[in-house]
Amino acid sequence: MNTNGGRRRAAKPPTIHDVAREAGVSRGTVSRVLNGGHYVSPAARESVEAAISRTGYVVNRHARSLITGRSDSVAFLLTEPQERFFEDPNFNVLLRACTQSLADHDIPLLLMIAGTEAERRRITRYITAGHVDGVLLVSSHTGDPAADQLRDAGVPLVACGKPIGHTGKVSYVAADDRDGAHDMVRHLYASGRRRIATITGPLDTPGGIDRLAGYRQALAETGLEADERLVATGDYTRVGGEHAAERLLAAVPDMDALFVASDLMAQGALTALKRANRRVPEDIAVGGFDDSPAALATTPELTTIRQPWDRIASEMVRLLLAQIGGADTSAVILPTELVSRGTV
Amino acid sequence: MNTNGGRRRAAKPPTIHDVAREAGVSRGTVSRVLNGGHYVSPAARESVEAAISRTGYVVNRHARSLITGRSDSVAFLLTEPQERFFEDPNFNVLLRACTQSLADHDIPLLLMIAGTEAERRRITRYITAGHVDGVLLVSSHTGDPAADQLRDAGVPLVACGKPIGHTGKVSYVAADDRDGAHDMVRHLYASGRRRIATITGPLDTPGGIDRLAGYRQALAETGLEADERLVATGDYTRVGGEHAAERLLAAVPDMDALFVASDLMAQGALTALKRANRRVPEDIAVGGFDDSPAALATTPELTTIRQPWDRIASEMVRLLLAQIGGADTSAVILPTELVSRGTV
DNA sequence: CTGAAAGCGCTTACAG
DNA sequence: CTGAAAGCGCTTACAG
Repeated sequence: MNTNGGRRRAAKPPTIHDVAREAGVSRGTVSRVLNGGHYVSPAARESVEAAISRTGYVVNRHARSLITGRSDSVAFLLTEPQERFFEDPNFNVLLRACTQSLADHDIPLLLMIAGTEAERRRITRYITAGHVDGVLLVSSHTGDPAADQLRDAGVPLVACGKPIGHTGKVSYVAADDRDGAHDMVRHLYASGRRRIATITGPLDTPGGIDRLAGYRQALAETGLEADERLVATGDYTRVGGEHAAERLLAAVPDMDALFVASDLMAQGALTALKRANRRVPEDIAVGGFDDSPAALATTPELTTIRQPWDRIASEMVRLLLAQIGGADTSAVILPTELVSRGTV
Repeated sequence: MNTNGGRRRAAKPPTIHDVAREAGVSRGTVSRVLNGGHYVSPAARESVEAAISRTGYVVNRHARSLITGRSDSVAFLLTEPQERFFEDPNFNVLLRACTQSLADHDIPLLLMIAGTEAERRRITRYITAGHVDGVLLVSSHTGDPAADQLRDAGVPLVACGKPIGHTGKVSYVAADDRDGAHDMVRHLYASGRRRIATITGPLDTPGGIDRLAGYRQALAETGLEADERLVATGDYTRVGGEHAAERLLAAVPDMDALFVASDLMAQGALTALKRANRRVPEDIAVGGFDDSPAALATTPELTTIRQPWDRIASEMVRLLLAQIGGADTSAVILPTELVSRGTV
């Protein structure tokens, strides 16, 4: 029977003091078993653990944070215009994977979205005030001041994707963009195609630059002509892909393959190709990049390059926790994998 | 010059004590201007504010939380199997809108995803230990024990969508499912269709139940025959919609309209219709529900019922903050809107 | 290995 | 309106 009459939290949760009394030890001893159990006798540890489970004790993080100066939480900071977050399933996948990886360490993820300059300032201020121990940063474009500001403030930071212009100063985890693009173009070549066009990402993003480099490298290796009309620049959006495909259709009507630097753009490109009555893959082969949910939404399903999102997330978390623990900045490049479906 | 030699945070951030010294007042006075400014003279307030901006002081939330017993943060708890979160853009939209609404109140959102029973237990324990002030709950299926557990623990809670079996005990915000479905079916009728089928959501979800009810009501009003073969049950996934459409095609080949209880399922249904060589909207009209990004990914684009996600989010936040402040549970039903595009 | 004590940075009655 | 003081729940040297 609830006798304290409150509608809110039932009773005050037990404190370390309650546990100490139950276990017949001092609060210091309880704290020691809580924090690794060093310098604690087996007997003491045992009775403390029994007392903890009897009382249902859970540490008060605020008290702990006040003294340790750490928050035991991490921010997932997205500095992208809101449309992209809505549209691109990659964010979804990465966010979920990071949440899960952190949960494995019992660390909550604070989601922060800086879609505007004002929001970015507010959030940067919040973070540099020490409310989180570190930041997982997701923003592909160059010229984003968040990375610099946070780094200058000494905030542990790991970016997703190589932060252009900050290499060596900011830790990051990325898929091997160049290698993945290269593999796809070789795959298109192996399927017999000889007029291979590409739709790139924005050329101020690592995915834009490096996937184009992989495309060019494969062309050079195979001895295909590097016709600049075969290259159209996209913006990672579906309609951007659609428009870029239309431009290519007009400029190089004889193209027989198309490597698109993201699945979402590939989805748009497929729409344009269909409208132009090009059959895929009979008349033109199409290869994407990401293996995002968008790759399964097309007809036929998209042949693409898989980015290992789960590993990207877990490596980001690993690097961040290491950095919080004092480790230096570093970078991890993860291999990609070609996923063969219906468009090549 | 950085003389403290640390690689981490530059210097110790200023405390309330520093501000008090700068302003020439006591720490209590600083705290009072921080907390609403009651019982503070204009002069004192002014010098405190000047000192705050001079020192760049930001309150230490852990110290504050330790004493107030509040965390000044809110959890966004998703108890859905991971596939749905990946696939359904609605989660994306709602999550972002909630993050934004909370940011307006300067409250960080903790993202928690309970895909498994073990995760649910861990998260429930964390939440009931008082690490967040309240919970925004997203889980449509009945039989989810999270809502009951949190409510029993006295945790302020607002669900997205009517929590079946908990009505009246759990606050919630929802779109008017029945009304929206009704409008769409009337719209299909108005376009001249007379054999109107439907693909429902799971019948243990409010969207499954209420949208079907709206469909039936519209059929009754228009005097159309309520043929049970016109009703197929889906599961809110794309392939689920595809399979349901195939079943309908086989059972009622003469159907000339299809109301699908989610855009994602409608996307799948469109695939099935196309394979069956039914032209949309010429041979068969299709109406969706949600106005999610999926509605723009189809050809032609999907005529659908818009759920007002921004308002849903802001109402959820408003209700939750009220409840944290001591208000009673309550429910908000928001109107929907028909968005006419290419499939009707 | 263990206890007693100081102190993290704040808020909040309590006197004035 | 304002200051001095207690105390939130924990961790961590410091003695033993």
